[in-house]
Amino acid sequence: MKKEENNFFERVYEVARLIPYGRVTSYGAIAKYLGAARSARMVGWAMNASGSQEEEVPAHRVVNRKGMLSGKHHFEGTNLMQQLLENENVKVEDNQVVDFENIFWDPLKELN
DNA sequence: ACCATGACGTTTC
DNA sequence: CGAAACGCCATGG
Repeated sequence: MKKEENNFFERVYEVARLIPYGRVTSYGAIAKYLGAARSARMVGWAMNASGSQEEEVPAHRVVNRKGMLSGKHHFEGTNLMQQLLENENVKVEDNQVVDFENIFWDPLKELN
């Protein structure tokens, strides 16, 4: 693919893998944690490449700031992302995470 | 080098 | 309160 995108990309993957079970986070939170708060889009871009990674990345645990499954269309099925979340006790309705604020996992605060 | 796109976020109307 | 516009940054054509 590219050259040394591993640095930024791998950072995103690392944080994504650190997301606890039944918890979700937002792209902006990860971006800010990485010091690229203005590059929330890049986080999503990295997730797109997550499939290239050998290690599995729980991208389904990463949603936008509204808790909406904006990236569900990028998964295999149309409801695979929701299935995975529901499998982790995360309720999803209308492509939106229920009690998002309650299950929101902030790396800046929780992980620190 | 310029234009177009995107798994986002914030501000404005 | 809801929708639209703008801003940011990286990748691709």
